[in-house]
Amino acid sequence: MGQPIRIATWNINSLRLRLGLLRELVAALDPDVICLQETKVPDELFPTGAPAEMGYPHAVWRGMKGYNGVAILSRRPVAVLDAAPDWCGRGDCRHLAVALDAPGGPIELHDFYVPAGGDIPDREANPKYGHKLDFIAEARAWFAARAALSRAVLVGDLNIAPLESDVWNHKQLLGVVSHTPAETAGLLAWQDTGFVDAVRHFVPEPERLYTWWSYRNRDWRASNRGRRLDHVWVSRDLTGALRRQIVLKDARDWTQGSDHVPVAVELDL
DNA sequence: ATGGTTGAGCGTCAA
Repeated sequence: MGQPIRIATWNINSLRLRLGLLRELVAALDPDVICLQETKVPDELFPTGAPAEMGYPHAVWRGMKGYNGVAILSRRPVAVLDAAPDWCGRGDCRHLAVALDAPGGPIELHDFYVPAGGDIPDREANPKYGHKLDFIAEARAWFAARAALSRAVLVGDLNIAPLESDVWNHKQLLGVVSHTPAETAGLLAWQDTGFVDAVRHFVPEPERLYTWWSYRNRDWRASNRGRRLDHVWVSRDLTGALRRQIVLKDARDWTQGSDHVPVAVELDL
């Protein structure tokens, strides 16, 4: 038998601004591994001592000036895997992969920050949307080309709500970037390269589930116009290792919080 | 149809 390992993912929307809230996350979820997106900190300005001070001595990060940026903080040793391509050849900091030291052997852990895709769901009118579709197609192709996936976990802000019950109004959002048919089909094709949706494993449709609420709502809880943009996938061989999921909805009320809330999954590894 | 808010970093772009 393995040991329970808790892996959390959070779009922190500026690591330096929300280091205090990262401590709140640790207190609330007690994760063994934290995968962050939108750290918005160039590597030379990363607060290098902070992860160890919070109890995560094994930390890796990939950031740039102003936007994007990913980081993985871990209580257990991690080793960076660098086999993946520079997605869409942009030099963006949208992906980190590590081999995570787990009791039953290493876990291949991917932390993704998929492009948001701008406002207009049209490749010609909006190149950001085309970039997003290209990114998920390239990711799908890369995973599809690999030998059978095993002991792999993929998390992140994938910026797509794939299912009808992942948005507050399916019909109304079919034309809104994050829930267009091209995006949802692309994301599910990527998932189908060998992954299981670990959170929906516990909370099947049609129960509604969101991880993001816009800053542009006066009262996010009252309007509840949410979307499930943040995901945890596990390779099919790990389905039996899944123990629980947590969507930390209360984090949306943290003082000066992110517009995304943390999501975590516990596995017996 | 539109506007609403936030962060980085200093004019706007990205979300």
